[in-house]
Amino acid sequence: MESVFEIIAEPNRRAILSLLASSQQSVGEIERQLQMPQPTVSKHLRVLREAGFVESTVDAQRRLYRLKPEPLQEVDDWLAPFRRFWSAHVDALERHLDRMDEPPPTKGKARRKR
Amino acid sequence: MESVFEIIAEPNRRAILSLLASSQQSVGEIERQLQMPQPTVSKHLRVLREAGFVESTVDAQRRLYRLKPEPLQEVDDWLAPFRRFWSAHVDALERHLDRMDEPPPTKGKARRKR
DNA sequence: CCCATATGTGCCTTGACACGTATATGCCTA
DNA sequence: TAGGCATATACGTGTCAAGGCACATATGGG
Repeated sequence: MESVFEIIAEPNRRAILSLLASSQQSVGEIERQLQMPQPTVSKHLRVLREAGFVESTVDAQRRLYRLKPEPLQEVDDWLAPFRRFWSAHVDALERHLDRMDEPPPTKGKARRKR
Repeated sequence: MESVFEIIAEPNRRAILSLLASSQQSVGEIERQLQMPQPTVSKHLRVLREAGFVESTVDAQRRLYRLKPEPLQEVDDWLAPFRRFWSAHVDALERHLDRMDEPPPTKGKARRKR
């Protein structure tokens, strides 16, 4: 369970993250909105917390969980090399087709044009 | 193994996809570059193929695998609601806007807090 | 045909993880 | 301080997927 990809592979965890994308929520609110047992919610929140996806603050007996974006940003970064495959830019597509038979995987950084 | 997220949760599969992002490869080339046993490569390719991540063409005894972007685009779409959490960073924002060719009615960037 | 090369598949074992149930911990109010 | 609500955790269980190994299949060349 090290990688961020394994974390978001779980449907319930993705549902929790989507919920928290709109606003912070308490455990009970998550439990009610997603209709899953409270221990399940707590366990998934623990995983998400230890992986840095969420953080919590104490509000009396409640704990309010809110999103932390860094791990998801990591996923976003991993997607970067693939985006040119569905980019609307025709020249980007042509650039892709150009490289289809070039063996050496150039390890260049992301360059911005424009 | 239905969802695209479970597919890319596997490190070897992500490695294969990254390889194919640069250019199409035969099974043997993947095996050699990633240093994993051939049955492992074939099994992962089968999973990727059935999930629509790759497709193959026959070249004599070889099979050339190439990327199909749709499932990864699905991941990209899922990330959309979260991007506003890190789009405040200017450089990331610019990189992000770089791919914003399609005009969804939200013209300006929303930087609201809840 | 026989064989080497290239790739796919079946079986088995192992380990990880998600879930349910029960229980523990902590805080608030009367 | 008792009792109840909110959340966390421990334990046992079942499922499922990844890896190793052997083998099957297909192609091409001598």
